[in-house]
Parts: sequence; C-alpha cells; structure tokens
Amino acid sequence: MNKLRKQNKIIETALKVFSKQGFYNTTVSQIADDLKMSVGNFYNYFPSKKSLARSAIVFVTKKLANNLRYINSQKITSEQKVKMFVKEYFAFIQQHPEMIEYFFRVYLSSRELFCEHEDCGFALAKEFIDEVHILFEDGVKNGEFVQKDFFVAFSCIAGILGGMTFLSGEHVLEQKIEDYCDSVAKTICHALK
Amino acid sequence: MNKLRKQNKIIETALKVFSKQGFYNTTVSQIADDLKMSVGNFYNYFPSKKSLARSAIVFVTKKLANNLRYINSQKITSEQKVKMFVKEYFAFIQQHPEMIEYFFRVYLSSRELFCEHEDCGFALAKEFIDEVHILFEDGVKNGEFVQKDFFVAFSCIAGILGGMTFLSGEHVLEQKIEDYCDSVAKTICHALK
Amino acid sequence: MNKLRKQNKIIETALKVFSKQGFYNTTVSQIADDLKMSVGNFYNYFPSKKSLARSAIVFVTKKLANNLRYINSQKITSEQKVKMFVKEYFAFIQQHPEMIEYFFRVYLSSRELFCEHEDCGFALAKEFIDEVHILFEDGVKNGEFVQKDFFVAFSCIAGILGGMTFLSGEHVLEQKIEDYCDSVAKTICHALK
Amino acid sequence: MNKLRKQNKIIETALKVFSKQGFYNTTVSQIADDLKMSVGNFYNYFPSKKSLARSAIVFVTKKLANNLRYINSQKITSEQKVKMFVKEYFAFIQQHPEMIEYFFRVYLSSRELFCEHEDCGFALAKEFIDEVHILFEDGVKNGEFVQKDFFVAFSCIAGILGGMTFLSGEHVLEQKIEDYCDSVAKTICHALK
DNA sequence: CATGAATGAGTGTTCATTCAT
DNA sequence: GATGAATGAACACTCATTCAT
Repeated sequence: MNKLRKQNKIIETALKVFSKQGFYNTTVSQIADDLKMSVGNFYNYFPSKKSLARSAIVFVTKKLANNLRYINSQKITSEQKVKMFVKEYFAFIQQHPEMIEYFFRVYLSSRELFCEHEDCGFALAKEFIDEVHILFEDGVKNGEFVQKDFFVAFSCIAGILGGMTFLSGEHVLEQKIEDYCDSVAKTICHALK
Repeated sequence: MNKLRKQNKIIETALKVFSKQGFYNTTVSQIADDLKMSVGNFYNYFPSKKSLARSAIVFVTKKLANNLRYINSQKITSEQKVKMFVKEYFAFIQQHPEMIEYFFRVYLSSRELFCEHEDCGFALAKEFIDEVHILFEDGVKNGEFVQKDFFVAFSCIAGILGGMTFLSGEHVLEQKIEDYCDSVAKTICHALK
Repeated sequence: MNKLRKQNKIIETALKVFSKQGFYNTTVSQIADDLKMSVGNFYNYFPSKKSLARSAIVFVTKKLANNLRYINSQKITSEQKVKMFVKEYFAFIQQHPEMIEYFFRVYLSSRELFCEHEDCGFALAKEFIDEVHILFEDGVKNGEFVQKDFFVAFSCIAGILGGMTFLSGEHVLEQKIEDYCDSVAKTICHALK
Repeated sequence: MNKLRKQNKIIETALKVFSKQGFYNTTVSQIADDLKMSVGNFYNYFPSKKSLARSAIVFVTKKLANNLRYINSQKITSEQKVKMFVKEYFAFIQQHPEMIEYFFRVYLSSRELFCEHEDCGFALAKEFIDEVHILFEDGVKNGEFVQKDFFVAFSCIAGILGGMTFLSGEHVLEQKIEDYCDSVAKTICHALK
C-alpha cells in the first residue's frame, strides 16, 4: 500500500474519531490503535496531529466540492441543482456522518488548528465555496435567483444546511433527515429569490 | 461583591478568553490571572472548568433569548420582528463578539462538554429556541409566514445568521456586518414564505 | 522555604545527577524523585530542563569565581595565590566533585544547551574568567609572570587544572589529588614565566 | 567499496555531525541521510549508535597518536618536538575541527558512552597517551625537561592544548590559532622545566 | 547488501484540581 | 474567602533498532 493510500486511510479513521470525540479529546495513540498501527509509524505519514486535522478538512472539503461540481455541470435548472445538492448532501450526512460532524466539531470551532500561516481556515474550504459561488451566479444569470451579496447567499445555502445538520446531530429531528429534503430545498430557493 | 456577581464576572472573562483561544487552549490559571484572582479561589465559584463553560453557554443563551423575548412582545409585524432581531443580533456581534464566537467555537463544537448526563447541549439553548419558535409560529398565525416544519424554519433563521457570523469571524465580509442587515432580514423572510 | 532557596536545592540535586549520568541520560522525573517533589512542581521553579542546566552552570561558575576573587584580594605574592587557588580548587574537587564533573560533562560538551540566544556558553563563565584575568595581570604587573597573550595564560591555568580534574575523574591518578597540589602549582607558575 | 572503507566513511561523516550537534542531538537517520544510505544498512556496519561513537574516538585517537609517534621518531630536540607537535596539532584543528571538537564534545563529556565493560574511556585514548609519555620521558632523559609526575606533565601538554582548542571553538581568540603556536609551545616547555 | 516502514518504550512538558496555610 | 505550591496522570512526539522484502 503506497504512502498516499495509507494517508487516506489514516484520515478516514481520524474523521471518525475526531468527529465523535473532538480533536482535543482524541489522542494520537487512539487513532494509531484504531488503525492497528504504532504511534511512531503514524508520524511517518503526518508530521503532527494538527496537520492530520488540516488534511482531514481538505479531504472532506474536496468531497463536498466534487459533489457540487458534478451537479453544477448538469444541464438542469438551478432550482433542480439546489434540490439535487440538498439530496446528495443529506445522503452524504447519512453515509458519512463523521465527515460532516468533523466539519462542525473541528473546523468551525478550532480555528487555532487551521489559522497558522497565511493558509487560513477559510482558504481550506475555498474549493467548496467556489462551487457554491458558481451555483448561485448561474442561477442569477438565468433569472432563477435574484442578485444579492454572495456572502448572504452563501450563508443561506450553507447556513440552512448547517442548521439541519446540527439538529440532526443533536437527534432532535422528528423525522429522518432525508424527509426534510424537499422542504429544505424549497426554503433555500425561496430565500434566493 | 457577592457570589453571583463574581460568578458573572468570571463568566464574562471566560467568554473573552475561550472565544479567542478555544476551550482547550485556555487554562484555568489564565482566566484566574485575567481576573487577578488565584486559581484556588476560582474553584470556590465553579466546581470545574467544564462547569464554567456550561454556565457561560447558559449566560449567552439567556441574553439572546431575552433579546428575542422582548422583540416578540412588541406589537409589530413578524417581518419587522425579524428585521429587528437581525439588527439587534448584528449589533450584539459587534458589541460582544466574544459571546457569539464562544457559541460557535465552544458550544457547537465541544459537545463532550455539554452532553454529560441527560442535560444535553440542545437543552442548554432551549430558552432561545423557544423564542424562535414563538417568532415563527406568530408569523404563521398572522399569515406572514408559511407553515412548515419548525426545524427547517429554525435552521433558516439560526443558520443564515450563523453563516454570516462565521463569515464575519473569518474577516471575509467586504462590508461591515450591519450593512448586511436588510439583505439578510429580507432573505430570511423570503425563506419563511 | 522561599522560591530562591528551593531553586538552589534543585540545582544542587541536579548537579549530582547530571554529573553522574550526563544531561541527556537524566530525566526530569529522576531529579524530581530525588527531591521528593512532583514533576509538575519542578516546572514551577524552572521553565525547562535546559534552563536548569544553564542555571547550574552559573551557580558553579559563581562559586569558583568567588573563591578566586577572595584569593585575588589577599596581600600575598602571585605565586602564593596560584598555589592557594590550586589547593582550594583541589579541595573543591574533593568536596563537590559533582560541580566540577558537571562543568566537564555538561558545559564543555553540550554547547547546544548554552548557546541559544546571544548568551553564549563563554559568557556564562565570564565571571570566573575575569578573575583569572586579574590573577594573571597582577602577576605580570609585579614582575612575577611574563607578559603573554591572556588566552594562552588562561589555557595554562584552566587547562592544567582541567587536565588533572579529568585524570582524577577517570581514576587514573596514583595518589590523592591534593598530593599533586605543589607540583601542579609549580608547573603553572613555571609556565607563566 | 569494502566493509572497512565504508565504516571509515561512516565514521568521518559521524564525526562531522556529532561534533556539530553532539551525540544525543544527532539521529542515526541523519547520519544515514548524509551518507545517502538507508538506516537499515547503517546497522550492517555498526551494531549501534554508541559503538559508532566508540569507533570514532579510536579513529581520532589513532590519528593524533600516529602524528605524535612520527614526531617522536625524529632526531630533534624535545623542545623542537613539542613545537612541532603544537604546530601539527593546530594545523589539525584547522583541517579537521570536527575531530577535535568531537573529542571535546563527545569523549570528555559522555563517559556513559565509553565506560561500559572494563574498556573504560581512558583506555581508548591509551595509544595517544603512550606517545605523550614517550615525548616527556625522552625529554627528561636528555635533560631538557625536569622529572615530575607524568600525570602532571600530561595535564600540562594536553591541558594547555585543550584549553586553546576550547577557546578556539568558542571563537574568542583574537588571532588565528596558528599564530599562537610559538607562544603555546614555549609555555608548555617552560612548564615542563 | 540494501531499503525504509514499523515498533514501542521513553521523554519533556502541561494543567485541572487539591489543600495546607 | 483567598492563596499558590503541590500533585500526577496524561499527551504529543522522538528515535534506536528490527525485519520483511
């Protein structure tokens, strides 16, 4: 197994553990144990626990961005794209709760992990944000959405999905998350009009 | 100075430090130092660092809830209430960035701090959530908003505001946060229709 | 017991352990154990193991310097001063082998411990070197010694004593170190003529 | 390249790195890297890091001893031999500072590396010490030096040279080390009279 | 011979919490 | 109530050494 594959394997494990317990409550030994790997060997793949957290964010962001990139490339209305994205996103939450949880638990909250150097936290998510930008601007161009500040539009899309994710994670939703799909998509589209 | 006042003073300081550095990067000594108080004495007011974090959440939630409770009691349209809340909330971000930052950095992310016992994280914010519920239901009753699942509506209000807060904290907004007030309020109202 | 006294107590213990085992083979726990003190508490007195090593050097250097300063202040010939110093130095080796051993084992060899910042290793021993300078210059002034480069003179005094210390530490001397007193003093004086 | 040659190559590299960083701050990987060799392969040539350090001492000692042996074999006065040796030694410091530095940094200080078994540190340098012995005794026999305890004489020669080496390593000498040649040789001869 | 991934014991340091004063 | 020295378990990270390939 080559280095890259192993790094990915580590990231996948780390996502599970970090998302369940948070960054600071997870020890490197625990991650190594879960991987049936020695601590020392872990450090052959990542120079530090922090750098693992950073790589994990990039990993998740890329997945989300790829998802949305594919949707953006489809020949469908923007409204349909939103619906498709919400659906895919909720499916993603179901399949990989650890990735989304990780986003919430580690990325949003532990800025100190991501904000050393110039490569600030926001930059890490850039790829995803760019795709949201495209989704929105396309909608504006074809008249489906109304022009407004992109940051507001972004908060709208990411915020509403984030809110639902949080509620889902807190186990307070009364129905399964995918049942909210239509309602959430409609709400987002309304908001963008 | 009586016990309660001192506890509040500690909470206020803790909010500043926790919000800047995160819960795990802040030591009890540091909080005590900032308060010109001994570590030992700190433990006369809070039984643990975690319990301080919990009290701080309650403290902030109460502020937000009171704010919204007052707005809910006004004799104005629901749309005006939303606008008023967004305005107050953005002003609050300006005045007490530490409180909102704290919410994001510690509450959303460090579930382990809040989820021991049955007193789960969500319960801590209940007071605020209840007021959002009232705001929304009143709007539905008087025909300004459309009936939909409350959780979606909540995500809408809290999510969009949360998104803007995040972007503001990341310093990527091009204008001052209060300049987004109208646009955000309108977007929320659209979404709720 | 106040902070300074405790720091000195720690230094004294550290000298013993460091001199026996070397800096890198001594753990902080071990020093703490020897002091019947917890590791954590050790760090209330010294910010790091390295800083302890530095403080220890200053401590020993001061002792040697004070010794020589007193001798320099006496109203006796320079030759008598040399003899007196050799005698005192050898007695010192007997009484506090750990201090001298420490000098050899840690100071001479672990430059990396002492050469961060501008405060380079040499500077730490300055006080002692200054007194050697005085001893030599006084001797030159009163005609007992011949003018030569101070560095050569210093090597002469410190080098010969160092050599004897090394041999003593290696347990290869056939007699007790104090029995070499006269011979060594004479040799040094010869060398300075 | 045969085994012996490679061992020597490793020693030469180790001398450079050890002398610059000390034994404990140098990793086996680093030495291997510098040699463009794998860590695993290093262990085909030396059974341990410590044994490399020991071999390196023997290596340096042999060089110095050979140097002095050659000088001892010359048909010149003892005083001239001393002068010649100082000159060669200072040239050696210039050419191979790492070897001398190594002596100071690793040999004098890290006794634990050399004192396992009966093969104590002192024994390692025996070859060189024996030549110093010959130099001194020859001088005594032909009346140039005065009979005194050999250990004092040895401290005199090795100590003064060692002192100069230390000062040179600390970069406090005002002139180039070879400029001190005459003065040092004279001082040593004086001391031996 | 050569490689370098893997091991895992060991180290310096931190920090929430306690408690004698 | 107030102090801050003391505790000690815990953690990130290192590195000499091994061994399957």
